[in-house]
Amino acid sequence: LCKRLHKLKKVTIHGIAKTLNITPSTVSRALNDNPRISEETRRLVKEAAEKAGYRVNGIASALRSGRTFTIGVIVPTADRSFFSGVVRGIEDIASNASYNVMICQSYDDHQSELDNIAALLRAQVDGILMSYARGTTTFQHLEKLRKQAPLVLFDRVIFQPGISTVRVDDFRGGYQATQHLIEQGCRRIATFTSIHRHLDIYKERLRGYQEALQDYGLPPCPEYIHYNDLTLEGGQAGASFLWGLPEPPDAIFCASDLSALGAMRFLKSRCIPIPQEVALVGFANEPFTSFVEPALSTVNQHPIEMGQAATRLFLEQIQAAPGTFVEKHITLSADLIVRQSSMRKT
Amino acid sequence: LCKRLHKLKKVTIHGIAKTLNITPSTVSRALNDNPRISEETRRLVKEAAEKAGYRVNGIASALRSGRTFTIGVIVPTADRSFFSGVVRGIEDIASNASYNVMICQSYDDHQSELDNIAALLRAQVDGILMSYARGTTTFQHLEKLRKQAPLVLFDRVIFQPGISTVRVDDFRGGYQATQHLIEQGCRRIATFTSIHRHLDIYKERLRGYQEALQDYGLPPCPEYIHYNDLTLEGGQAGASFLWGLPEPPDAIFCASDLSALGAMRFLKSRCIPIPQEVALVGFANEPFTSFVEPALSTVNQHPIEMGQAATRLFLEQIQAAPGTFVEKHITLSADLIVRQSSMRKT
DNA sequence: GTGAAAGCGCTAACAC
DNA sequence: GTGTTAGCGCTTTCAC
Repeated sequence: LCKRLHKLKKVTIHGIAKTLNITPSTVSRALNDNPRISEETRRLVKEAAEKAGYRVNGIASALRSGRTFTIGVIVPTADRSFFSGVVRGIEDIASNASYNVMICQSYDDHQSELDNIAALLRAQVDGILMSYARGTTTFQHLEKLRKQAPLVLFDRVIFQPGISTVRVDDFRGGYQATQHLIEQGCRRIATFTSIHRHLDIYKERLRGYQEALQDYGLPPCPEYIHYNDLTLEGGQAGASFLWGLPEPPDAIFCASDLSALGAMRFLKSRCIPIPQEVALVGFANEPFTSFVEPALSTVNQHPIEMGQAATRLFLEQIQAAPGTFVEKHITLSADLIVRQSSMRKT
Repeated sequence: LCKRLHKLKKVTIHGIAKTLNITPSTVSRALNDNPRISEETRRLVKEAAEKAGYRVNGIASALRSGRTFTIGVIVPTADRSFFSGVVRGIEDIASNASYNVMICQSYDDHQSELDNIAALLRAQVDGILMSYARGTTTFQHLEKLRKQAPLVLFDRVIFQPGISTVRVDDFRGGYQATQHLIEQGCRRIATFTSIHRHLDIYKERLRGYQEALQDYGLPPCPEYIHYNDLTLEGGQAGASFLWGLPEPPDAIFCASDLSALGAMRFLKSRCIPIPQEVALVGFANEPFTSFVEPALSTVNQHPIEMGQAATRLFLEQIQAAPGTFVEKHITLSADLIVRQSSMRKT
């Protein structure tokens, strides 16, 4: 009954070497397309390997060569459209360079982030691409990390020597969104921004909002800046607050799509027509933004390009001379997508 | 300029052994909490390791011990609420058993699935949990795979000796949804099901629908069964087709939330009130189902529990005697969530 | 163009 | 309780 089916044959280069009466070194070279191997031997070896069902033991080769051909990726969560897009971009470039990708999620928790980093280092990944957790407010661990493995930060980045970054131009995103609302005739423009004030991405979106108002000569109104957690509930609460003001806004630039949806709900419950009375713009281009009614204007952050760029930076880093740090900073454009929720003019 | 900062100290058990004037084996044992090590030595070793910033080289230990403490996971896509829930469940149980999780996405493509499997095997994962790609229609590769590593299938499963599975009771899900619609007074109930007819999950949901109709004495109507790709567009097209019939339905059980949303759009565009004229039920409990208006009734597939169960099955398998195959099949209940889109009675 | 030999860092069987 | 020894499977000098 209990036949030892478990311990499979286990084909190694030794075995293949034996069948062909050559040495393991030759087999290894042939399989790795070492130029010093004759066409004939290469063919023979590859044939034999194929027939025997040989599959290189990545662990062994990694131990010996010091390279695992694996990239570690840490994202807050993989089920947000933005981050899953980034991952897609990473996988795209990585697999073309024959790298594997190991995805970890921090769930926006700092301790998880530390655990993930430790796990990836234990696995000896060749580099780490990450967007740090919301719960992360100090950055010594990244300073340490960058000395242990090539590190590229994306979206949520800090600027430190030796760390390359890719981010989107959140400032311009915020600016464009606000400018668009102004151009649609809105004059009392509110904004939702994050209570997690340490995150640059939100600071920048807010700054874009403020600068657009200023450029168009609209007076800033502190009460129109609502700090919330940018969830659906946060957006509802924010709208509820704004409509408790003596003079409610005629537009909201929401630093997240979900909070925009929350605002939309509140407005619908009050039968306030969108965009006629209030125009809305979200941020991130989550899929649901095109499903809701009215379809939500939002800002595209080009996640796939971001993942691709981050991976290319990693590849540049490891191809650089040992000891050299390639430090580059890329800013992608953020593009406004105009949909019904903000179209007051036709 | 080009200081060789790259080649970090590299702390190994050898180094620690030297500082303490003991052997690497002792260090290894101390770090792994081997009971034969004295409290004193253990403390000393751990202190020294901590101070030196030692971190075990997972690759080396994996090569020697034959265990990587890594579980490979293959999902069609990580950005669907259902699959990300499953992954969460997997990570939960896995990390408690000090396993790492390596997530791969097949993007529903068969070749990607094969590539992912190869990559995971190369990485010598201790087991693989997967939901196969929509593009997968033959299963020899799984038959082969299960001989190379413990394999647990979830959601999209096949039944083959030696492969454990976890799925949700799609039949009951379909049955309950349909039954609920009947009880709400609907009599002409249509359904959307997948054009990918080889997938059991959809077959079962359809079967549940059919059996409920039969049990309540409602005549089956072939035209009310609409095969589409279950996307938003598919749902719109499906509804469009149904409302071209001489007698349109008064309810639709949609085998996916997105297709239900498509139907909702169509109905709204025709100003057909939901649920008064037409009741809708979706499937999967995607987050947006609670956002849309009216909120969409749907079926909860308990993704987290599914991931947990799959991981537990994997753990059971590897704790079993070598050569023994633990083959278990778990079916989780699918629970109807009733929301406004199907509430015709109060 | 191929072989011989060493060793990546760790663990585990066997001594004592 | 600790040391000794061997080797996981592979790559990579260094020979010739």
